[in-house]
Amino acid sequence: MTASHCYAYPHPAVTTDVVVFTIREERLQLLLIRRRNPPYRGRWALPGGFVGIDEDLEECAKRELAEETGIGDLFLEQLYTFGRPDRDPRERVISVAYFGLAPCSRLRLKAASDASAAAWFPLDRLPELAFDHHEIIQLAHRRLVAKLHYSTIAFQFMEPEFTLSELQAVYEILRGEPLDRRNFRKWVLSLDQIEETGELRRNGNHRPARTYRVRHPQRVAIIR
Amino acid sequence: MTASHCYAYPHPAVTTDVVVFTIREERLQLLLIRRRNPPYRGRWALPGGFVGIDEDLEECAKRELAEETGIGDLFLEQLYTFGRPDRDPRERVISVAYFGLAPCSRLRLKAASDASAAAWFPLDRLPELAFDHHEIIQLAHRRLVAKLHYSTIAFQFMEPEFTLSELQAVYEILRGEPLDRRNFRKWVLSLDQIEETGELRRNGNHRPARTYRVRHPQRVAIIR
DNA sequence: CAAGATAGTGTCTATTTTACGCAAAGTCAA
DNA sequence: TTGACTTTGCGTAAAATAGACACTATCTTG
Repeated sequence: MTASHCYAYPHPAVTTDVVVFTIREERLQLLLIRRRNPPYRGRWALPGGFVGIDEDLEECAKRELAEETGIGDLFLEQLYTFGRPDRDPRERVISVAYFGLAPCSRLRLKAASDASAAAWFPLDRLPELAFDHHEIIQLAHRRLVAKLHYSTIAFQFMEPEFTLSELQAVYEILRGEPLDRRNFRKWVLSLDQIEETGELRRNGNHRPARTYRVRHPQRVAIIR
Repeated sequence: MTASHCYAYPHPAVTTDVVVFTIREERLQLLLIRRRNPPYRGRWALPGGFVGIDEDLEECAKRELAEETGIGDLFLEQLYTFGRPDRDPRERVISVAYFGLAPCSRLRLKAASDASAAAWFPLDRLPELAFDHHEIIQLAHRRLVAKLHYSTIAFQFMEPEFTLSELQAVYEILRGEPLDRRNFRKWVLSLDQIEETGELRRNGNHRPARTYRVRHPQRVAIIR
């Protein structure tokens, strides 16, 4: 490959990496890909890649995610930019990390060209990771937990229609403790961010539950 | 100048920009420099500059701040990374923005080589700015106000020793509304983040005030 | 039609937040 | 020296919010 792009001063490479969370099998899980190329060939890593010279950062994150995992259309938010000079053995690479959330139904994996595999991992069962990706994931998790307390970010894990019990289960998984059903219901309704669909969902041999939808699915509201 | 650094793929340039806030003359003010070189020559802008190829991002922000304004030793936190492809007319430039806070006493300006001038501007009296710096400042301000509510970030504006009235004045300026003195005192002491110095400060023709200091000046605690 | 399961509601208590009155310790001028 | 003035410092009562808790409703299945 010819080195054809020259500058008066050295330039770092810039990548995006994406931490995608979902709730699956009653656990918080995240998406990793297995690297097909060196460095760290065969190691698991966050999806991501180099930013095109005319490409916006978030656009790059979405494109790489789609290419490597087949996933599109999810909530994405910039997390932090990692730039330690030695974080990539090849050359100076600065990575703009994003974190994303989606209900697992919207995330159908199909391993694509850039990755030999893509898979979900429970957050407490992570394999060894490439680069400083463990650090990135740790920060993303802290941000997620923090945002639980002052925003409606958890709604991003929900299907378009959901019951209050399902929503409560998500909060219980994320917070790691059981919540009182009646107080949870009062609290979440008082936010005025979800509304009844008018439909019922019958799920087992018991009373059917009302279903709800998020009023502004694109917006994460700041509460409190 | 010879173009001597070549890559197989085009690389963006990476800069840092710093939004430094202080409280001066009973107002929230921020630090700008006047640009000596094109583009936007003569226009006011945030201090900042290109990241050295072996330089950490925060290190770069601190170095540029020191070179352009003579300021060192202040609280710095990464804010956001701005990467719109057309945000710089010269070439693709991705900027990692930081925001910084300090008491104005620690910030003695001495305009240095890279800038023909550096000056404080009240946030509501900003001049026209270079690049997308207005957008960066807006985000920094929002972050500052948000952090007021769940962290001890405002303590970063204080001198090493201060009275509760002075601290209250800072909160009133930032929040834009008066606070009840007695409730403020109870609240701020209950945080357990400041301690009495044992000294008194006499300031006018009235009772002298006890002075306090921040217990962990380097740490911004998350509260609530 | 009884048993079992989850959905849905109200009330009472504890804790936190907010409102507000008053005494203390200085300076200054008569 | 003493009273007027100014800011500091503290406590208590009321209001609002968060938490604990018991019972009824509606469905399926045997």
